[in-house]
Amino acid sequence: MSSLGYAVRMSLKIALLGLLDAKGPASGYDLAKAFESSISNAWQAGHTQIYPELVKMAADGLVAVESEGARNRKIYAITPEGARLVRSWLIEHQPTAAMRSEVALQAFLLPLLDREDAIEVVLRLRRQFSERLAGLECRPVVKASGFGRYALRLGIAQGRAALDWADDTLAELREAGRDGEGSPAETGPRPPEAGLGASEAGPGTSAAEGE
Amino acid sequence: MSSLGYAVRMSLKIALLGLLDAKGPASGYDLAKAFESSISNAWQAGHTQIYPELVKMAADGLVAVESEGARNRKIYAITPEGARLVRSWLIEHQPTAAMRSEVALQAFLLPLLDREDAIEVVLRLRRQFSERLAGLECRPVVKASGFGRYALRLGIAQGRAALDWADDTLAELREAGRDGEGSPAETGPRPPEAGLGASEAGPGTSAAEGE
DNA sequence: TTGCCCATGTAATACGTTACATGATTTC
DNA sequence: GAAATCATGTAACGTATTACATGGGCAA
Repeated sequence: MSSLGYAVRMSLKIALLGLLDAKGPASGYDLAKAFESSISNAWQAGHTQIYPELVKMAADGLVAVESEGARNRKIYAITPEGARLVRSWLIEHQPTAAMRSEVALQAFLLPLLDREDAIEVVLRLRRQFSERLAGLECRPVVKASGFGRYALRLGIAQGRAALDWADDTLAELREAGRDGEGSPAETGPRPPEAGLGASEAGPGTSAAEGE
Repeated sequence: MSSLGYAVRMSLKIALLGLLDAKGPASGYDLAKAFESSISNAWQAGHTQIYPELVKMAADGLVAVESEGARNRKIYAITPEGARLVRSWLIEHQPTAAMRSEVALQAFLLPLLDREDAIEVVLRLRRQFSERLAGLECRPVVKASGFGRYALRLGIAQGRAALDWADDTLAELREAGRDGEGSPAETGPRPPEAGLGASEAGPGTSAAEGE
């Protein structure tokens, strides 16, 4: 098993192995907690996903049940093979840049709304960025010591960028209201713009956007 | 049908409706192309997901087949009900902040590697950010006019933040090598650090260590 | 002994990806 | 008419979410 040629998507496995590797043996419950706190910034998973995955990984020799405690609590520890797998994934796996973000989707669709509504939406997004950022910034891990420090810094940097974007966008939307008044952003009834794909140049360009 | 109380996750629906709304009637094929170009920054989907979804949405009255062209090509147009749905989703739906990013996961796990390897990984990430950013920045949409301009700016802002993070992280990793030499980041064989949850404090900490 | 939280799990469903299949049109 | 590309689709699989089920321990 565990043929080392890692499957298409195995990020959950990796996240679990990484946590076990970094923080030592833990139960499924502990790991589920960890997804809410330390690693929430990078990955997430519920216990319903974690328990079966641990069983599979145990069968594959990536983790081992170290001990069993009260009320069926099983403590898993990473095996040498598991530790090897995380490291080789880190070193060899080029992460997919594929984007799938509801926030970005709302940003994308913003021009469908009239100015007032668009402002409301951006304000809500801004509030959300701000709360998230505050949540990250107050984590003690920020100091040079904590394990998740790199991911945390990345999250904070991106949170700040998002916040700035919200401010800029708000400014622009408000500015637009000053003169055009009723001409916010492709206002109201949508203007059919010929066809799709026309806006992005021709077939040759396709590779340029390749992600 | 289409009970207006929108389901848990319906972002694909929304993305399709948004594209149809913004750019006018299009075929499934056109929409699949659009996911590669204009909206790739916010959402993505392959044709195998799009075709069935369009059929469902047509059954729900959110889109309608406007015309059928050569080789079975069906042109879908958004209906008023569909347009209403996108707008109310935009206005009412608080997007989930849930993170699931392989890039962030690699950042999180970076301390598992020794300094040399960590630097290699960050260099690769940096290259990736850089390419992605270049791809975004050269899009003509950046100008105030294009439909996806807000999402594009957000993507660019976050891309820059990621690039900066990579530079900072590289600097830190190289700096660490100067003195400690063999003491990069939790070097080599992992140190079991007691239990999980200990690093984050919080209300339920007591239970985390429980047996 | 009732009620709450801890801790683990299963089942059903929804969402996404990969692989495969098909035919129509254009290009050589 | 062979090959490439356009355009649509189905099937199988893997991953993620929601809802449900269970039982132990603890405190009021």
